[in-house]
Amino acid sequence: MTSGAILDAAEGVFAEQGLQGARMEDIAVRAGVAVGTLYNYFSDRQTLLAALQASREQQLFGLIDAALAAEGDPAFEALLTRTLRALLGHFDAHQAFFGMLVQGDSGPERAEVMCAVRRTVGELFARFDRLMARGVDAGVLRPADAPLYAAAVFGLLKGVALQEHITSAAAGVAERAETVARLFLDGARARCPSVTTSPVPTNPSPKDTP
Amino acid sequence: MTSGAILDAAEGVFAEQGLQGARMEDIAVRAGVAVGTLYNYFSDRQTLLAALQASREQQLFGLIDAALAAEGDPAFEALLTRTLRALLGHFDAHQAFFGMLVQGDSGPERAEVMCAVRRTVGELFARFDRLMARGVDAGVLRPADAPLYAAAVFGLLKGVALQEHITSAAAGVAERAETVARLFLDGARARCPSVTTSPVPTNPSPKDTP
Amino acid sequence: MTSGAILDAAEGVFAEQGLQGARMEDIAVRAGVAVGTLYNYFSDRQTLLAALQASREQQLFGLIDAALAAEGDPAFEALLTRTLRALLGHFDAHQAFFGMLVQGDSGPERAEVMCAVRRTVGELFARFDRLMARGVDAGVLRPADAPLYAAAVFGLLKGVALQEHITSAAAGVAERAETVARLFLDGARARCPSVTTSPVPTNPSPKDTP
Amino acid sequence: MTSGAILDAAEGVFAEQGLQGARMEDIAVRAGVAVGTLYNYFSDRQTLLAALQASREQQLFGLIDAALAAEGDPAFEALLTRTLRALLGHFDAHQAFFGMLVQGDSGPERAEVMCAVRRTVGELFARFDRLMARGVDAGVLRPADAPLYAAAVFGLLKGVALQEHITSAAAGVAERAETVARLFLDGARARCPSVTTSPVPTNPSPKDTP
DNA sequence: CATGAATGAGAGTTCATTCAT
DNA sequence: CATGAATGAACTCTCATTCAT
Repeated sequence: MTSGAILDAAEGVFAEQGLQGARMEDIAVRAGVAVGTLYNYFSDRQTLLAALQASREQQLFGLIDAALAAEGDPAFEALLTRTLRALLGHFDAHQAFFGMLVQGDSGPERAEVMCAVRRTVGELFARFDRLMARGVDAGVLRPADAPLYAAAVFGLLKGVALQEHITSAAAGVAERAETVARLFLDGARARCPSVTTSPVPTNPSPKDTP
Repeated sequence: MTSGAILDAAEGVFAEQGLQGARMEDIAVRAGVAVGTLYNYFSDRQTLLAALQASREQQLFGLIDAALAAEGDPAFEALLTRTLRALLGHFDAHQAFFGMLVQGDSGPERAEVMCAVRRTVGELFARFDRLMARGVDAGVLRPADAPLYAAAVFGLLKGVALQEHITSAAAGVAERAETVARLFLDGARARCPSVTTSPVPTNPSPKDTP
Repeated sequence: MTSGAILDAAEGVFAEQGLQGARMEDIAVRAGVAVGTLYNYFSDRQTLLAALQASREQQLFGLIDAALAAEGDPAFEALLTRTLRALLGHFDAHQAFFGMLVQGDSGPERAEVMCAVRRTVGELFARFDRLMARGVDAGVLRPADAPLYAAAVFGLLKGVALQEHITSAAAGVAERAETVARLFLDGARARCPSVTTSPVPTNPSPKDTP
Repeated sequence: MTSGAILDAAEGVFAEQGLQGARMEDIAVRAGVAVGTLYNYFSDRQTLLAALQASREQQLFGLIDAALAAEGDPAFEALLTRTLRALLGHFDAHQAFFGMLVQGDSGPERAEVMCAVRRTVGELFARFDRLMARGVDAGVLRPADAPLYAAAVFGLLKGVALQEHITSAAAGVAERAETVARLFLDGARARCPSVTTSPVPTNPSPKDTP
């Protein structure tokens, strides 16, 4: 559908030119339509941006919620990894959307969109908070820093993405999900060799039960 | 000096209006000079932005390198925390600059600035990589994920900042540095009670005390 | 018929939005058809406007000529009043058309329409001139200002309409016709009581009754 | 001054192209400045139009009030003629402004300007009403139609202007003022030869006092 | 060097017109 | 013939940049 093609094109152009630098004509060209056609579907630039945000938000939460809906009550680590995979997959496909989620600059006219973005990030964090609470309940996570876990995972995702952006080396979604989960769960500190950090361990700290 | 006042004003306006939304006149007004005066010091918008980036980069590396220049060879954890404090302090004072470091959007004309930014992030990562290498050499960090540590710390910083942005709760520089260091080093996983994660522990490897 | 519905709709929209502000889509909506249908009946905006002008002109002259076609050779005053009634009735029903007749602005593309409008006003004036000539011949009107009479009556009509527009008070067609005829014939100057200005006086020249 | 040049240019272009058809660029070209300069003086098209209206209104009322401020208590006819001369002089110099006063079309965005115009016409009529009241008090005008006199004079002015527009024959201001005053005072009806309609007669109807 | 009015290329938006269905 | 999505030229308004004072 034309409307979808416009959103896709807008996402690409917003990602490349920035939220403020994207030109309506560029979006039209990439969508393969005339400028006027944009305005047949979205009353103005603001509305287009808002629609893009709403569309991607819906997709994202669909994926996240599907990943979180546990079938057979898996271990926390498996749940976390699966959710990270969903997030990273969406991330790769919709960089412009994630650009919005992270960008701190507002600008005068972006007020509405930024408001929606704020809400989206809030909901995303809420989902991660619930996931982390399950980890704490299961005894897998320390309760102390629980309020920071969502932000930490999100930051690690961003960090890994930035790393790849700098080194221009792209890893697969699964591999990045593993990496982020490992760093998040076990940190970087060296420990006794028996501490395994296998992807989906059945018993988190086997050394505790000799 | 006028030139410095202009850079300060530019930083503020860039932070508020975004890299692309900032208007030269707004910068002039905030700097308390006329528009024309801007062009007496910086030949155009590009140059002003580049100068801002160069200035802040110099300040940042000054702080970072001072924090890294160990007097009396402190423990890795102390070094890390001190460096994070330097980074966070600069972060708080110069949000616009960090906005550049993180923003993924380039825009057609921002090419030069983004190139410089890429280089800056690269150098920052290189310094962190060296720091992490020292941690690995000291046996404090696992060698396995070493290439990711710099990105992980940077991401955690961003995550904590985002968290505060969302919850509108501001913590002090020292506290955030502690938090990031703790999450980075030990992760979120629950362990045997003997595993202490105090800020600057004397015995970082709990396996030594069976 | 569709064509007539379009003209009616166009008249309404032109009256409300102005000759230049009326949008083709608004006309289509009011006519209850699609935009494309407009172009099945009128090749473009110009042609539609010209057709509207031609249609209303034809109607107007039909009414005027009927009013002027005296049955039984009535007195001049009666003829004048009857003609004014016809003009005012058409005026009320077709404000947009009269808007064209009075508007001084042309615009680049309105050239053709304005040319036609000029011709219409000319023909209207010609009819009024002939009417006035009959009044002069009958000894009812002074011959001196004869060339101005048509314009004077037309101006008085416009003035009365403007008055009602300002005071938002609408009078009936017959009443306005009386008023205009009275002002036109006798002016505003006070005179001896014997000077009657009854609508259709039997003896128009008071000098005959000393 | 630039601002005045812009208003003059705007007046001309609005007069030629119509209130809605005038293009900002045309105004700029006629004023001999760049488009951007228009916006240095008037924040947008609306504001420019409103400023034009306010400026011309002020000029007009200055002239009218000066004409009405009688020195030595002249006869009503002289006062009327003098006021008409002022109005016609301003009319000739500022056709666009009078176009606004008469145009009935509103359009969506012209609301503010039309509101101001309505007020202007109201004030103009109020001044004429006061003048006519003096005429009635002096016994020169019949009291019966007094509420219509202002509109009648205004209409006659418009009619004479239209007449000249149609016949492309331009008369001087003084001559037109005489004509309008004569038509307004005495109408078109023929009377006894002794009824003089000289411009400023001392005794309106000399035949009544034999 | 400071100033700020002037500039004009460029961006967002509108709307008369077309044409495949 | 009716339809209405698509088109793109044209218009309003912005803002980086210049230069006479």
